Amino acid sequence: MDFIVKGTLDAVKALYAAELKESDINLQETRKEFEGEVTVVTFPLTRLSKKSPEQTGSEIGEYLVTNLSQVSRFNVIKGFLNISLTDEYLLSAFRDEILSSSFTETAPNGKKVMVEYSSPNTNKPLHLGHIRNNLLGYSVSEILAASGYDVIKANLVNDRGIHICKSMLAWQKFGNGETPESTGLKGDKLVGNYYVIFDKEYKKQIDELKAQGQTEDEAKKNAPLIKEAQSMLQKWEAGDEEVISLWKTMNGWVYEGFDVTYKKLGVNFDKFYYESNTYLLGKDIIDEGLEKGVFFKKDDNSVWIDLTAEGLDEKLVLRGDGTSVYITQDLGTAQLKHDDFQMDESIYVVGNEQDYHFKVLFLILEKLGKSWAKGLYHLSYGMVDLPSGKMKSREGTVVDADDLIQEMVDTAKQRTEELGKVEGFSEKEKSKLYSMIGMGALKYFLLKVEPKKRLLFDPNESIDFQGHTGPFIQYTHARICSVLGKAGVDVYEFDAIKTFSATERELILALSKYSETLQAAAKEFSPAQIANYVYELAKLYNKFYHEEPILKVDDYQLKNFRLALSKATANIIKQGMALLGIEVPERM
RNA sequence: GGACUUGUAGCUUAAUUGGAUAGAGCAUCUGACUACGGAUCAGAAGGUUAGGGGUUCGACUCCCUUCAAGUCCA
Repeated sequence: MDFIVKGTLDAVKALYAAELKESDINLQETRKEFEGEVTVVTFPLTRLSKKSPEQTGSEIGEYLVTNLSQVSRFNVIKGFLNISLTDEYLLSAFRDEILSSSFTETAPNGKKVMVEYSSPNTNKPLHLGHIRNNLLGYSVSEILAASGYDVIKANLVNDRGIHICKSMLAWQKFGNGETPESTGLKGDKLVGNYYVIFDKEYKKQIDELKAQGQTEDEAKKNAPLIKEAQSMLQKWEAGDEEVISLWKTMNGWVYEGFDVTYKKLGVNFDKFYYESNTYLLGKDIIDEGLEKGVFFKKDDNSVWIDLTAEGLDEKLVLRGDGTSVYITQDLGTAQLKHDDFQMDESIYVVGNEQDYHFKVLFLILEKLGKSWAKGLYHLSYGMVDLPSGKMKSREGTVVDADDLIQEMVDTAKQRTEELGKVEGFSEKEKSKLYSMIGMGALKYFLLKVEPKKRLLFDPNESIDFQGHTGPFIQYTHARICSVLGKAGVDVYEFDAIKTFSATERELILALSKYSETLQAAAKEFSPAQIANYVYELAKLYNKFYHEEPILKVDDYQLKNFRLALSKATANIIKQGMALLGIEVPERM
């Protein structure tokens, strides 16, 4: 609706001799109870007109009607100027823009962005929290790509450290040579089991030591198992052949397992980084910071940065013994990523428990004078909690990713069979459909909520397939495909159509908002905006479908017009859902 | 101790970034041409936007404060 903004700017200039910026014009959708499509909020303009809101609105309205061919009428209620667009304009927008094949395409904007997401630990299987992360990261990547960016999807795998050694040690001690092949278990599940076993045995030892009179803290430090794990980590760092070989084997199992889950989730990556390669990075940045005077040394030789001026604390960036902390390697990795790709922006999809960490990380890079630091962004999302509280791998209170996916697919199967909708489907088509619907329900459920909100998931309450859901939108698409198939035409002629119903008008208007919605979602890294838009569109189509006959109308041109509306809607639904990583079926 | 985030109908959530009578879905109740696909549509009911104060033409949105939930920093 650029022309309304421009027209209003011209009106203000002509009537009140004032120069405003585009951002000063407050446009919104006209509420359903009033006539019109677009509304200009004129309260802020009364300052320039020195007249009442009503009078100001009328004057601008008059100006727009006489000067813009797209505007037919207006009405003013308080400080709201409601503008009606002409049928001719809407029709031409529909015909020339919405129906053109380039409508959903965006020209490249010449910018490169990296989206880092998933970033799993290789000592346990993925759970519901990881699913949220993966879906978010994937969807944001798709949204950015669709809005013109060159996107690099990156995965920084946490493949080393004490937690990995715990699984390795437990397997060595209690594993009896078990492998994914010998047990039939997925590799990540097998390794995860040993992580749990370690914890159990470790706790036993702690209890024994406490029984012998040690305090909790002492016992935690002195338990033989933890000491063994620590020495294993040292051996790993020293490059001990036997340890490295075991590490490679077990990580290999985990990767095979992850691949299966990633495939089911439909996510993928262009670039993998491994912490085993990056954990030593960052020390030269420490030197750089000391030279520039950004960091300072304390008496014990540890290196710090003072962020109290920014309202934060003093932050340790290197230990006194010269070993790294998390932020050390993250500084190094950020530099490495930038050296590799020279991207303009870099998005980290990481849970909100690390808000502080990223605030500090970005601030440090800025203080170091990195020109690219302003392009860094932490896409922070809320934790997924269960009714019982937080998910904890070690305690087995997690919703396993593979189990949940399977459940969703099973439910989809059951629902579909109950409705008797799969006559004439081959077995292969059926299983494809069930996973499409099951995953559609799950993905939509997780993505329709703003990322930063925390998510409460009750495993006992199944995810809906009706109402504001993925399957509702998928159903709408299938329904449209059915109509289009029966029509038996693929070129739609409707030149004689000059007007249309209120619902058809709403539908055209909704379709026309696709690209502005996409840009807004890209700007705010928010799949939820796409999800809500596609839902509104599908809802509107169903209303239209019930109100207006399509195939049953005799008028050839009217039928074609409605078919074209249907076709365009199906197209946008498909595109929009693809941005969420959700496929839509032609029959269901 | 300090900092950050969240709080909207019984439940899940939206509100064009300060705009009109806070909009949907689930669940509940009522209805839809003998269904162009009923996983749909139309309608009813459900709200002191956690509480209190302030800023202004106007506040779910901004400021102060209290409460609740969660997280982080050494």
